[in-house]
Amino acid sequence: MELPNAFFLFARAEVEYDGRASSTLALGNYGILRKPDGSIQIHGANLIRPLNYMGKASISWDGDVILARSKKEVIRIRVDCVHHLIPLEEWSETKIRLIRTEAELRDKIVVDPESYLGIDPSQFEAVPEFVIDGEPVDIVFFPRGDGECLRVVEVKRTQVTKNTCYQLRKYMDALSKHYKERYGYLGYVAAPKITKSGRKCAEEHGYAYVPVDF
Amino acid sequence: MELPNAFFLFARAEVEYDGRASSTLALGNYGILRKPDGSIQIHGANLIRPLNYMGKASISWDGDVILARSKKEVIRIRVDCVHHLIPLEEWSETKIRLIRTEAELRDKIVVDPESYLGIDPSQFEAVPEFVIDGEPVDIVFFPRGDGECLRVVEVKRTQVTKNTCYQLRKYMDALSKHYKERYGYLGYVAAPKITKSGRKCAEEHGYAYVPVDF
DNA sequence: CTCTTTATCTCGTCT
DNA sequence: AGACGAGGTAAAGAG
Repeated sequence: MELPNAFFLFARAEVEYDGRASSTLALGNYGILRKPDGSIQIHGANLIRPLNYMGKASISWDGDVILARSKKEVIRIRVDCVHHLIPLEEWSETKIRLIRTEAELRDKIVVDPESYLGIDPSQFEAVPEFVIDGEPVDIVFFPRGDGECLRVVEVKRTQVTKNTCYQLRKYMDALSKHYKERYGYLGYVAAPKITKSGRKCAEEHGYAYVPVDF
Repeated sequence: MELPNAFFLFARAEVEYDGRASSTLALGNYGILRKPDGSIQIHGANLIRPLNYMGKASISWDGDVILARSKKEVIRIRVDCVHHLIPLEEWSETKIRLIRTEAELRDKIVVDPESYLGIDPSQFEAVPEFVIDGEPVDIVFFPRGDGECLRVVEVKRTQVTKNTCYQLRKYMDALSKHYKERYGYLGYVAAPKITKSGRKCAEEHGYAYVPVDF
């Protein structure tokens, strides 16, 4: 049978997936969404995430079986009964515009380190997204003169957790390995909030918590 | 207007979101999926992920505006033109059954540490999901007698990365802080694959990489 | 291409 | 309710 380019299908079906993992889905009523980009997703009665999904798949409908295939994955949908099948045309590819991102918080600290870190801006060069060891550090403040420590800042959009501190530690490891005794080092974790264990971990590591908000 | 409990709506609409972030979505054709659990998601022509979404929202349709609200979030959908509106009934809540998980790999090592770690099983007590500091370590092998090191294993389903090594380090920190000099400590990172930087990081930390496969 | 990080992560699980 | 980690994470961004 011929399938539209994009469609929403509500059907009684059972589903098998094999690829990065394997899964089976018992016979039941599911919503199946096929998009113009070739992606397909199978939804159950709850949760945002689909039960099964595949990006950029080629699909065929042969008898009562819809087969979606990509290089290393396959979804096999045995359709028992079609409740609804509607083709979707002229679907918009509009991109969403987001505000209030981590970058926004980061930039606040970059432009006003005096308020947030209590350091003299003229004494430091602020480098956002400084790449060390192939990984970008949120902000590194390089001292222009002697007698000042290098400052390393890790920013989170919502909250500082224990993991945030370990992430900062990873960066500080890399920086001190690279620059050795050329600098002293000070670490900061910044976010609107900090968890209890995050605070404890920051204290143990000697990192300062910097509250920053939108 | 009255909305069905669960539905799929294809409509020309524009969408605003405000909550954990903010976003706007220009007028266009979108697919809107409302599930029996109260979740709602708005899909564009591509990608698996919805453009906007909300779990457990109460919704109302007033004039041309669908309003979805939860505690701290709101989605406002101005509907310009309804292309399709289909109610979805008797939707199945079936759960998916997954195989080939991290736990599977972990158990392989637990039952046969001789093959994977080269240690004598009779000399150790293997504790999967050993909780230290409130966090479960994949496997800890406690030596039964003296003269053997404690073995700590971090397992990944796909590949060992640099982060895997730092995760292991976090656990080993916690274990050595807890047990002090009672043991020596050896770390292992296990997965079907390891990235280049993961291998480098493991070597620098003195962790052994353990290939393990399904 | 590969590798790494982000995310309105989502979702389960445990305190 | 908050915290924490896994995920078939997906998707974006950098090199």
